Amino acid sequence: MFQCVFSSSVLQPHSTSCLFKHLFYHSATPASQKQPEPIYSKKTEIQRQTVRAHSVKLFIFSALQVARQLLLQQQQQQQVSGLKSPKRNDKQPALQVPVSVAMMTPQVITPQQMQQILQQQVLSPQQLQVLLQQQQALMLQQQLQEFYKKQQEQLQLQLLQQQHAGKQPKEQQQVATQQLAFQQQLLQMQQLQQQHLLSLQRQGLLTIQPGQPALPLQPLAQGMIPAELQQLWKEVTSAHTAEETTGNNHSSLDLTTTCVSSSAPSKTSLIMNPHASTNGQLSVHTPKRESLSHEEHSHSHPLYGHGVCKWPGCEAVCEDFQSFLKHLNSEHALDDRSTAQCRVQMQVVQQLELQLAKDKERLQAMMTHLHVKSTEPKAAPQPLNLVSSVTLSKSASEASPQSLPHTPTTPTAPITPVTQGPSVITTTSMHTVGPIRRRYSDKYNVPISSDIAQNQEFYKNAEVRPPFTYASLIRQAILESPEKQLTLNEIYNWFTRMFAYFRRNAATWKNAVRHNLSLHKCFVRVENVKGAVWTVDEVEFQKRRPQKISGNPSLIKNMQSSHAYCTPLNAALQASMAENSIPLYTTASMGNPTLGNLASAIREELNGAMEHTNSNESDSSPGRSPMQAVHPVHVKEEPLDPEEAEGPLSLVTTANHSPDFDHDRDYEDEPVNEDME
DNA sequence: TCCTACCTAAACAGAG
DNA sequence: CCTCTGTTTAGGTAGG
Repeated sequence: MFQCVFSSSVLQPHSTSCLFKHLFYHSATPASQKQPEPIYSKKTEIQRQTVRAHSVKLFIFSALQVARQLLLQQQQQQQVSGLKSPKRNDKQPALQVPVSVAMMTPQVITPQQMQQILQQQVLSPQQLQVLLQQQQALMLQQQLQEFYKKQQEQLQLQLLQQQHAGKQPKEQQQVATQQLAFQQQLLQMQQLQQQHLLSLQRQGLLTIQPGQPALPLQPLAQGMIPAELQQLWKEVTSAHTAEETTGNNHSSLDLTTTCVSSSAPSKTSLIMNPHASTNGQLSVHTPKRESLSHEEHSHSHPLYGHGVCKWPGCEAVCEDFQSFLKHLNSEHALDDRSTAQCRVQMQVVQQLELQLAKDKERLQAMMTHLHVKSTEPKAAPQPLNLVSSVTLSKSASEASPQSLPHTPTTPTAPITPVTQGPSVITTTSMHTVGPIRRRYSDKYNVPISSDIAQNQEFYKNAEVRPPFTYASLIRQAILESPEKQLTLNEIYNWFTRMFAYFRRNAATWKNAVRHNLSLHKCFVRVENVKGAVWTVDEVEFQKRRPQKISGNPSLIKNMQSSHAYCTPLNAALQASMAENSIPLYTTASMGNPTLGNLASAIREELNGAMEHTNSNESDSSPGRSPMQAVHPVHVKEEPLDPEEAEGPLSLVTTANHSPDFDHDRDYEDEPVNEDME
């Protein structure tokens, strides 16, 4: 008889009353209560919203049917009582007062009022019919359109949000704010929906008892619904599938059909429903859902946007969604390359998640730490001691290390409870002290700045040797300075400030620093009024170690011509991509300069995926974590525990605030190797 | 095996 | 005399 169009429903009410009950169930019962899965997802929320919107539409539709039945009853009674009705085609615009009032007032007439009018027989059946239809139009235009509009807005927002969610990490903040806004909007929408249902109830549409017997409805040949309304009804009735037309009471409920044509309802039903399945099968999806999904695909496919394929490194132009699909299936089919790229993307996502977790933990630790710290009395401030301010945020000091504002509280040891002394971390790092043979600066002009920026907390707190040569570090220190020049002591300070590793064995590494400064031509000593400062001759630095990257001359050119300092990560990524004959990632997908170790992860992954072995990456293995790749120092002698490498904060934050770390002198002239064995 | 890059150690010198 | 700074040499490791 009646097929419920809800995708989740298999109930087939045998009458309008049953349908009412059924519809009421769908309308009044939150979809979430009917769905067993407790997990909240945006996808299911979209579906819920769609279903609920549809249910409301159907409910209005059904309520109007009841009103029509009342009208027909009245009509029949009038005909039986011999009351002559005027011409049926008479659609005189001059309506009576109640109609005008109804037209002028934004409020629709409640069924109670309507019935009252009917009972009082103030109007002729034709007028009543016109009135009813206009009421329908009003109601639909005011409620459905508004509701639908908002629904679509919300869905758009959802899709937009979903689209952004899969994008670049540097948009994470935007996404977060969008999520917030979206959730607020979602709440508003849910409230709106509830208000809508409530208003329907107040208007009496929901108070109509569905238990009353279904009355046979006579098709109405006259009284065309306005075009606008028809369009709305199309949306509403298109939910019905063509299968409905096979029902034996098909014409009783299909208002659109009866309004358009009383003779061939099934045909018009097909006409009115362009989404009706051609094979006669029941479509479990509402057309709105289908169009939505199509829209969803065409507008917010994660791999398609602005007419461009967003497959990493592709950027192929696709005029429409169909061509994009073709392109996707042809160019990005399941092959080695796609698999490798997919794995890279997985690494990216994993890394982002990892980073997010780390940052969350870091934030929590910071907040906890600062909260306690604020109540802790401070003593012995040393505002001029740069080195003692290692606990400061490096982001500030990095941009302008010498203009770093020092609060009186910073030099003191953090209040974070020191659960474990330095010995804990040195049990590992002690064994790591020694010659370092693999450094990322040895290849590709590695992302030293981004790596340091990314892992600054790690380097600051963990006694892990940075995977860079002394020359690279010295250069980095100098370039980070505002005037691109540093005295030797300032270089020392940078080392100790940035790296916990260089807070011991000072004589050793300082000697190395001096040695490097003197040895390499790229470091230029400039006599100053106060003494001498060291600068970097970038040309000499690039010349110093010609990049030997096989297989891609353009890359070599790129590496040597580009400013490695500005785009180290890009260089590393480009090197990786070029080495593996993989198109470069788009600037959007690789533009985040903070993902220092991501480059290593990608390179590593690609090396593994493409089986392009590089001798410098001999320790690469599929199972290795990116962080380990960033710190290969420990690989040979004693590999870091992955957890320690991945989550340095929890372990490290507390481990390196040894009492002798607050003053320069404490680690400057520390006896070498006294604790090495 | 050789070369190169890098690290470490150390000697040395000059300035403050 | 000591420390800091800067230079130079030597020995070693590791990778290409």
